[in-house]
Amino acid sequence: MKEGPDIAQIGSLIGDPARANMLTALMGGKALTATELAAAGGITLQTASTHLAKLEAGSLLSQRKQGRHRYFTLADDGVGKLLESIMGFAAGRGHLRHQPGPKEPALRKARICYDHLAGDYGVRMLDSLVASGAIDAIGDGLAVTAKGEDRFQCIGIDLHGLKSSRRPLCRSCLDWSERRAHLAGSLGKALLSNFFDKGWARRTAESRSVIFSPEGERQFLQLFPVEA
Amino acid sequence: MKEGPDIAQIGSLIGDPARANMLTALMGGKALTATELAAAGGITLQTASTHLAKLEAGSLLSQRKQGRHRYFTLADDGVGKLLESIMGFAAGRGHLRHQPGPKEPALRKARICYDHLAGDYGVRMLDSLVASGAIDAIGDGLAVTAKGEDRFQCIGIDLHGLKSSRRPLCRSCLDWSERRAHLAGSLGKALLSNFFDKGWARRTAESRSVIFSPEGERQFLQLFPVEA
DNA sequence: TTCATACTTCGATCGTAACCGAAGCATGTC
DNA sequence: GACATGCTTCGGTTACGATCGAAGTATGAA
Repeated sequence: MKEGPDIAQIGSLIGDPARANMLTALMGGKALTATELAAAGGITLQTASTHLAKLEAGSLLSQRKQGRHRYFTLADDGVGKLLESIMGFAAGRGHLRHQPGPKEPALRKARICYDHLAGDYGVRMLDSLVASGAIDAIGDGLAVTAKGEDRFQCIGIDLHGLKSSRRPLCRSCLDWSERRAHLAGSLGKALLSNFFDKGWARRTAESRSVIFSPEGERQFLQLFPVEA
Repeated sequence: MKEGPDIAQIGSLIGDPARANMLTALMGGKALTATELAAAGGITLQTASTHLAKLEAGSLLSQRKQGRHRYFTLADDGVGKLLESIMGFAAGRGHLRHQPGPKEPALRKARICYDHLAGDYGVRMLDSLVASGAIDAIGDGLAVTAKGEDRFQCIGIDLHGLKSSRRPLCRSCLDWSERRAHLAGSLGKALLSNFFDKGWARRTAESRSVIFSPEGERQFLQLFPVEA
């Protein structure tokens, strides 16, 4: 009858619209203050405070105090992965938002999924990496090839540093807008950081969408071509 | 602010304890009647009926009428995968049930995860298949090798029939009790059916746990050895 | 010290949805 | 036909939790 882990608890944590909005906002990867999250959730600061306490107690969030601010982030990438998978599930069943806002197209084109690139461009990047033989793919599994090691070296990624971390190097993550996989894991994170560092793209202030500069877009499309 | 798919909706569907219990019961893979699900959820038949209607509207369940019974199942294996991943997440954070019932050990040893084998035995089976070279694994991805084709043929699995289905042949599924992957997909389903057909194991009436016969257990352990 | 900002806690309100009893429908059995 | 079983719908109660105003605490700035 009552078997296994308590899925109802985390279901109800995600099930409240205000909390869901706050979690979605945190999928942008940036640490946000309680005040910012209150705005994201469309609620007052007091209400947000209680919600945040609950989310933290449920170990979905972690916080760190800095001065008189309290910065919240998702507890780890496991939370991000869970949220994205629920999004993919919801999108697949047509449980979409009632109002597809004006930002929607930009979000579908390129956005942050916790700490890596998602959306059309995210999917394109992985496709291109697989097609060019830099990454091996079996089903949902991904691995960097010898060829890929050189390739990422050229781009300016320190693979050896990444390998020493406990986090998996490559991970596929189901993209809710494209319904296909994009690259997550520490390599996915490193690539996105690399684009930011090079000035090819920047994150927006209030959204998860990623904006490419004209030059950055040109470089990106050239670096990750797709065959016709 | 309000970006992407509506995760709150499905969160709240799973967030109700009664509904969560019913969904968990359906993870056993068997079609259950409204009355049985009411018992599983610990609620009356009337209440269960409204819950089931909501779950069906949310396309988590599908039903088919048969005589005066109404049989419910999970809508598809995507729902099963989602539930198992939430279970894995919850288990990893210690969101376990308060009372670890007496059935718990049996459940951890071998259970049904929607339609394939999970638990200690499920993980062992996949490990053994990978170690013997029947299945290739890259990260979370799985694929049957040429060697594996012969192997499954011997066991009595019609791989060609499975390949023609739209469902992926191999899929890894995170096991909540073992915290490691076991084999899902149509091959995972076929293997479990095979064990049932051979009389090696049987499902229990009221639980998701799978009971092996002494002889079946012997054969299973011999067929899927693990190196010392 | 005084004031402002960031956040939490308390207290009370309010709305929703979970719940069940009772009645209604449908299907099968006798 | 009469009756039993399986399930749904209706109506009314209840309880929980989301919400916010107001007051309280902590940190930083003037």
